[in-house]
Amino acid sequence: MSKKNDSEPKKSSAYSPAEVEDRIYKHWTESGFYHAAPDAPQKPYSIVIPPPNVTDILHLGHALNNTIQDILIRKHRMDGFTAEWLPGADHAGIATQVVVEKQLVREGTTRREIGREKFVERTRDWAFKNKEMILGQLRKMGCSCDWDRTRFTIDEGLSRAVAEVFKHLHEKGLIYRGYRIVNWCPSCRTSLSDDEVEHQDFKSHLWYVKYKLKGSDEFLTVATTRPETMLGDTALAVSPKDGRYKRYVGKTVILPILEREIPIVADSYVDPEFGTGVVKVTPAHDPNDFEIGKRHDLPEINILNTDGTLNENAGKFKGLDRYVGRKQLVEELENKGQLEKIEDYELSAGTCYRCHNVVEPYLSEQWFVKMSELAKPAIEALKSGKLRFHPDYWSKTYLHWMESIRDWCISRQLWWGHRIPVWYAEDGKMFVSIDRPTAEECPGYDPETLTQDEDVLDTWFSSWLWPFSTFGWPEKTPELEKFYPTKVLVTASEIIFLWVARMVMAGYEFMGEAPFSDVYIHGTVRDANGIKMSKSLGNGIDPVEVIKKHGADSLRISMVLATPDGQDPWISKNTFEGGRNFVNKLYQVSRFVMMRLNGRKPVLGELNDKDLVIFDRWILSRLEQTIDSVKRSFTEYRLSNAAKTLYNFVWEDYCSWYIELIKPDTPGQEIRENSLNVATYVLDQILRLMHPFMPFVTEEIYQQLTAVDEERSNETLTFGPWPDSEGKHIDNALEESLKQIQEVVTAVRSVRAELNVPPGKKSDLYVRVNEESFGQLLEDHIQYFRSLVRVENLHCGVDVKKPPLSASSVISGAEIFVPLEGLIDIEVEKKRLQKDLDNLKTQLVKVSKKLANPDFLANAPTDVIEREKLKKRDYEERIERINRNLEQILGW
RNA sequence: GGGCGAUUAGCUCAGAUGGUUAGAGUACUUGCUUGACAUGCAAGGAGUCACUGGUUCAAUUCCAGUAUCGCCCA
Repeated sequence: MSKKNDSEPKKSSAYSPAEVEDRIYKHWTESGFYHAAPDAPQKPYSIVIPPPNVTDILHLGHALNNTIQDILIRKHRMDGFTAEWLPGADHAGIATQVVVEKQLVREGTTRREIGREKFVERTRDWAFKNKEMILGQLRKMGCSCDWDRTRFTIDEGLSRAVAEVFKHLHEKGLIYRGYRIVNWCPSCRTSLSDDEVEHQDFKSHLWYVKYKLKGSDEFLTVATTRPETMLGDTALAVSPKDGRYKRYVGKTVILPILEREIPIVADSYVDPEFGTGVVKVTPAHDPNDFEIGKRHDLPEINILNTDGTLNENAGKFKGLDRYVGRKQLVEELENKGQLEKIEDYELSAGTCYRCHNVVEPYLSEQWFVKMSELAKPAIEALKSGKLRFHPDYWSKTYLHWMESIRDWCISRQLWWGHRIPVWYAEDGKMFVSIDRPTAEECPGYDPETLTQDEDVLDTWFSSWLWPFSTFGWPEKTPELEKFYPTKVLVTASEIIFLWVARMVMAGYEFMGEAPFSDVYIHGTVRDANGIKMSKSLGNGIDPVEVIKKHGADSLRISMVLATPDGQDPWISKNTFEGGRNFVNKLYQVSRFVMMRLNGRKPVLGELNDKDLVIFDRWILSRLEQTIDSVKRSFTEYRLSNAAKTLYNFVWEDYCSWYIELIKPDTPGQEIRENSLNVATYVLDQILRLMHPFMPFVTEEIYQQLTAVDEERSNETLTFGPWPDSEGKHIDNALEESLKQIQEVVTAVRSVRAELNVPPGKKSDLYVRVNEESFGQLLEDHIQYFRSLVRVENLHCGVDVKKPPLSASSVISGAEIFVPLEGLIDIEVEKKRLQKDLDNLKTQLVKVSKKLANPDFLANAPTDVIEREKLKKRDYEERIERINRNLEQILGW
């Protein structure tokens, strides 16, 4: 044969998503399919998107998160709900401000130089532009969001909601202003809430510093992890129970370097086991020291500027960065002989969740929300089952945080965000007001002279209102009426505290009920080595690239298939090939069905139950089992399971078996008419089942399939219906029979493959059956599976004799013989049979042992015992037959 | 230090309410331009179910402990 095709490769018939996806998405959105009207008669099913931070471009975490939401929303839209998926973005105060400030530095200016107004304007422009880009990426993924309702946390309406909430909580006494030690990020130059601090372990040291007792040559040694803070020390403290130091309490030591006199106090906070049992007390730079200071009426000396440099209280170290200052100070201590030793020490320090610099405990005046009252209904909601986590174990994390909740620092020293709605008069009098107070609201003061608080609110102070502020709260809008509470919140575990828990609290406080009944927590995307994907590590995979290469459907189904319930998925580039192959497989089998329909109107959605052959009834039974299983997975929020079930049904049951079985065994022949109808019907059901997972390819196939049908040609899968099953075709006995036929087919294929029978070579097939009925079943259907096994003539019966020079295989209930004169290799055949024999023998030993155990016979349920007995008989019989066949071979 | 999770084929994972010849995808081996699909078809090799005890007639599955890894909180 000539190799004529080498220079001209066959044109690929593979599915090409790039030609399909944009066109279809445009059609969907222009038709307004995703806009849900509040006056629609159907029941609502609503989801609010976890608003992506405007500084983030789409990464695989978003891809996973939004795929899951889209699957849920599409499924319920198909189920007939008024499905509302509200999209939007988060203004991300700190992160955004940092980005824009960096731009300014590159341009040789600073925010202070251009001023607040200009800075905010510029940041707003940048943020809105970025927001549009990010939302555009969600469109590429096929997300069926209601784009008419896109919201941004910095929008006017949402900003008003923030101010209302501040006012309400302030009036209720739940918001207060106070001097507290807060977490201070010297790089972002703002306070942070406790939940915005990430703890990290660092290799550091313990410095042992000697403090000289006043009027004595004695020293007290203090171990510290932050020696530079000694510049702000206002006491030393020991445990009152510590006998070693009792006599020093009430005395005075001289603070090294600054030579300040400070007292020695006794405080039960001190752990005599740590270090030397003497601690330095720095009330302005440590939350515990702050408490000690309060108890002993100690002064608070702040030694840091807002940027982390040392201030004038640091004496000659003034102006140095905190770590440079530390180094110089330690050197000086050493020179003066006041450094006893340095030990290695593993230190856990808080870092900023936005810039990852070490945060400093810092004394400053901030606004706080009292949380314990707000937490009560949120705890109750979980305990009563009104709020459920999936997987459930996250409930514990949520409860633990709620039950040990601390007050929330909500003021940020930023310009980008919601300005705190508080106005001050020159005498310090304070007015909380949505807008600048009117004359009536500030009697005795001129409103024009009032100045607004300089700070803005924590971004999370706006996002905790997201499930209702987006629908128009505080106005009583029809949207709010229809779509609140939402059904489910889909997110990763990282923001359970920052966001989820707080939304529940806000939901109860302002709407009187939880904002959602279900919280679906999915894993965090990791790379092929299990490392969390991140921009800074550069190990991320760009989902937009994946879409370009393989299509959005491939991205979606691959992510879902790869994401174990509640666990972190490990994703590599070839993760997406599996999904791509599957998308193509579905496309190819659809092409086959349409080719065979050959322009005929497909019979969809209805089934002619008459004139079905066993395979037709089998695929319908499998279909309904699949529907049941997928439905169950959806109610349990196990989407990966649902996807896997569908994947197997499509690939194995439908493509590899059913389609192959109904294919005529000679080319040119037509498929049996009602089998083709069933194939089309099942394909239609598959498209519907899979539409939420792979919306583009399913819609494309559906459009092609219905193009010839004038009544249907404008239809879309968007509104379903998603298949349901009454299970009337489910037939377990039938599925068992099919399994037997499949076993025969597999056994013949296996024999042929292992004996290297050329694929084109046909042979006869002899089957010795245990029961005539099985033989009958095979004979009645040989026309369907003849081509799968390359069989010319089939001989079945209970007393079929083994033809000479044939290969054999023993399966449950039957023995097959394939005559292979001239092709059979005795050694290979012997090895094959021996392997089967060994396998069966070990099984027989196991089951025999079990049945020989009187305790088993006495205690196990009868059906289990029966099953074991049947197994044993089956194994024995098969062993005997293989032995006979082996003996025969030896005679050859 | 406290809490949570994981440990099943080389890799990534399935394995309700204990009884299965422990499965899939991928990788690997072999053979195939099969009239939908080489992004494919068929066949095959591959696992002391982390370890140690316990409960039970029976444990990958339930319980306890140990080890390793990961996450959260302090």
